[in-house]
Amino acid sequence: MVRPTMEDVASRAGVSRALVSLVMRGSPKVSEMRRTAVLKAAEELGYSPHAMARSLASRTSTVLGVMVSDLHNAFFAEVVDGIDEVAREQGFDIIINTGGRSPARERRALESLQSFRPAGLILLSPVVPATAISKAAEQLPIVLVARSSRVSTVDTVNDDGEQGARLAIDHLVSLGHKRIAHLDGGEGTQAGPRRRGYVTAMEAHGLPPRIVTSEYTDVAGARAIRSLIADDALPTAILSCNDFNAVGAISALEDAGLRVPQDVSVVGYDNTSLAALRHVSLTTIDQPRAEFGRLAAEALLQRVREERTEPVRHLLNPSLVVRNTTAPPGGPR
Amino acid sequence: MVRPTMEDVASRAGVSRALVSLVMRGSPKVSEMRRTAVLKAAEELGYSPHAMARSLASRTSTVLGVMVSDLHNAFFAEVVDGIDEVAREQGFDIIINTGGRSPARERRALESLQSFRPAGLILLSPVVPATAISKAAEQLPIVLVARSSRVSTVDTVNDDGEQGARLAIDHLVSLGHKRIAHLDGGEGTQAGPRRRGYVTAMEAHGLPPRIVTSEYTDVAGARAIRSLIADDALPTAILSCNDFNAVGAISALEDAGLRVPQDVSVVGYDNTSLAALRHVSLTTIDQPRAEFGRLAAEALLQRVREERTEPVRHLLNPSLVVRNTTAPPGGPR
DNA sequence: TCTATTGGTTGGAGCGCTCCAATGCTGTAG
DNA sequence: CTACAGCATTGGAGCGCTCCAACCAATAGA
Repeated sequence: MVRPTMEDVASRAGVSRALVSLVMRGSPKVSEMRRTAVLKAAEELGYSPHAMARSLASRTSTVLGVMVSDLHNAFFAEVVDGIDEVAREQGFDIIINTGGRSPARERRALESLQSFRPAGLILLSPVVPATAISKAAEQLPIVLVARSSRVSTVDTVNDDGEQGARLAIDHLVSLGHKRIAHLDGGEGTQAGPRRRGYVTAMEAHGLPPRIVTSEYTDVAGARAIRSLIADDALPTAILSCNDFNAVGAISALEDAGLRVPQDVSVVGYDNTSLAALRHVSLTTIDQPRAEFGRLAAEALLQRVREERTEPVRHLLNPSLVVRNTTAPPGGPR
Repeated sequence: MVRPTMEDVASRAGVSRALVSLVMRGSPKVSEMRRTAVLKAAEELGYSPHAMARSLASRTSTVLGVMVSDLHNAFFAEVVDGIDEVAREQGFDIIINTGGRSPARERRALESLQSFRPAGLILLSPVVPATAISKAAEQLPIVLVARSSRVSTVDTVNDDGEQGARLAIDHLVSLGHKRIAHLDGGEGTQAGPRRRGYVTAMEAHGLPPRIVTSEYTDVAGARAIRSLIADDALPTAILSCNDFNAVGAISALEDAGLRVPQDVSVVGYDNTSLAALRHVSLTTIDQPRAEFGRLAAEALLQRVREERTEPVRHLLNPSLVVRNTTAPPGGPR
């Protein structure tokens, strides 16, 4: 269980430690003869460089820290894919940590990540207070995904939630719907823009907005529908705050003997893998998740390389994915 | 962007660097006066210890590496929760890396994780060849989750897939089903035990097993059902290899005008969050995922502390979760 | 022949920390 | 008044590496 060091490799190859270091870093100023000798010795010993010692000595890091607020949400998996792609391309590694949706645990995750002195940090939809973020930003570059910030040292990548909601409403209106309710995400991240977009779009079409307070879960979606039914206020179409909420809504509608989309159309948000399941086949708003990750990584690396000091605010365009939960009111013609 | 060091804290508090080190490690042999002075100085400077320097100097690590083969699968999120719980309790941090389901990328993730010289590694359902694992196991303790191994330095945590399948079949048989098919997971991890358990259980009930080759996706589940229908060989109940497959199967059944569970019962496997959605409400087999994580972390920490050298093979009992996709043949009475 | 230049190689210092032996400082016993 | 615990505190060495200035041929130019 004792790992060989550079010194071991050096003595085995009959060269100095510094030369091994050069080989390991792929320096061109090493003769072919020595290089192969060193690589052979390293191979035989099963040597691999000690990343921490390296980063300590060089006072640089080739590690990007990624804090995922909720590992249970597949949304983030794709963002991580995008980050990983760009990071690897540019010779960086990523380490991930999770906040488990709790501010306290997230704070701990942040500290843990920072204790590795990564070159920078990408936070996916963090729930810690803004002050914690700006404090961390004094120590290293930070990029926020799916959360906005006014701090000038922090870059952000978001989807345009207003536009997404607008796309959904335009789609429903073009199908002929006039009574469209929004089941909103309350305090959740991105719930605000989506709600605003809904209101704006409705008003643009001369229709009265109707907001029902809800949450980002299927249980909440179902509850909201039941309360609409109880109030005898069921619209012909629903825009949910996310896919889970939409699925809950559909389920409650079906329980009440209503058919989707014949009696009520439903649109989700996020285009999770759930929405794509044939069994669900939910019309929803797609966000370019991998692109989020790529842009976040690129923004971070620009800061790391000190190529930029001005903050960047990416606002990506969502798109509408039409599946089988929307149809003209009264059913498909 | 320059972080304070122990030296900075020491001079600010008017003590030596070694004393600061003692305070940071919570040593009892520090006077209360100095302790508060040091903590105050650290707070003012925004100091936090450099994990890498610490681990380099102490030749120990308080980090556990976790390799998640597929971040998209929420299954692993809960396992990570379990790992995190135990690790934190015992003063360890975790860092996560993902293999993106590709052996090459997974190998890279493994190397990256190892370059931090963690105290040990937990691999969640790795797809790299066994040789890569046993090679890594020479360098540090390794625990495998949802994958078995014969290497004596490697501990494993698995669910008893045979028993899970048996539970499902017993349930279906007790409802009165006699013609029960299994949509199997092909080469996928854990597909073998599930298939074996299905065959054993069927034979135990004196029923002929019927295996349909499929995969761990909803598309494959739907395809398998269509082929059964085309062959006019539709049974009264289906045991799918996992929940996704089951949802695909249900969807294909409904497309064919059949009702679940009235005409055909369907059982999934894994009890993913998908299965719990009201809209799906799938009868399925639950694995104690958080328990997987806890046991894996405990096994690893035992190795780390050199409390044990014998391998441990945890085989956990799955359980049946009855929801709304199973009923007696001919529908609920 | 002597000096420059170039390409390859090396030892030493130091990154931020831990660990250890040594030191200073009480307070108590002899 | 000395001796000696016992405790709090400290300087120095060293973890595995990088970086830098210095060094050493070997070749090229004057």
